[in-house]
Amino acid sequence: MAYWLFKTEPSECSIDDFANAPDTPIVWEGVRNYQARNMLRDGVKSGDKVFIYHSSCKLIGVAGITRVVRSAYPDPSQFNSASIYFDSKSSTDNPRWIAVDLIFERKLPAIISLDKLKSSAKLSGLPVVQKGSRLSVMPVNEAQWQTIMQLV
DNA sequence: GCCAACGTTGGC
DNA sequence: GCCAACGTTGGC
Repeated sequence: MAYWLFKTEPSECSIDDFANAPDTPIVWEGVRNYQARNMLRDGVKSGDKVFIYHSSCKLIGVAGITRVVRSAYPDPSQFNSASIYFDSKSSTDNPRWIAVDLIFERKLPAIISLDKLKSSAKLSGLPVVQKGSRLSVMPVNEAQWQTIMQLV
């Protein structure tokens, strides 16, 4: 089992969307960055645990934990011309983008703020604390996961 | 809303 | 395959 951190704007999808329907998987769609796509495709497996990180909002930071219940499959939104994630250059024969399904595990009692994450030297290798990093799907190693859990 | 940092596109 | 121009991300 591996650990990950996924970024999301809570106005699009927040930890509360998971918490409000704890038995319903949510399709993690709309990843349109190749580096992040490759990790969804090659790395993210069923059973893995995922920190949900809220970005571009008032309370930036790690908000909760979800679990992967379905690993890589073609992101359906890329074929939906009504979706903002539609990609005319993608085809069902050769899909370009990947989705996974996540299910609620737990909400943290308080958001672990970006400031708090930055204040831990042990997390300096985590892309999310690095200036200018735009990676929206990133691996979290065991030590980093434990470090973050101790910040709860 | 600003803007720095970054990723992608496309002309050459 | 270079790189300028452009569009996007995301903290502030």
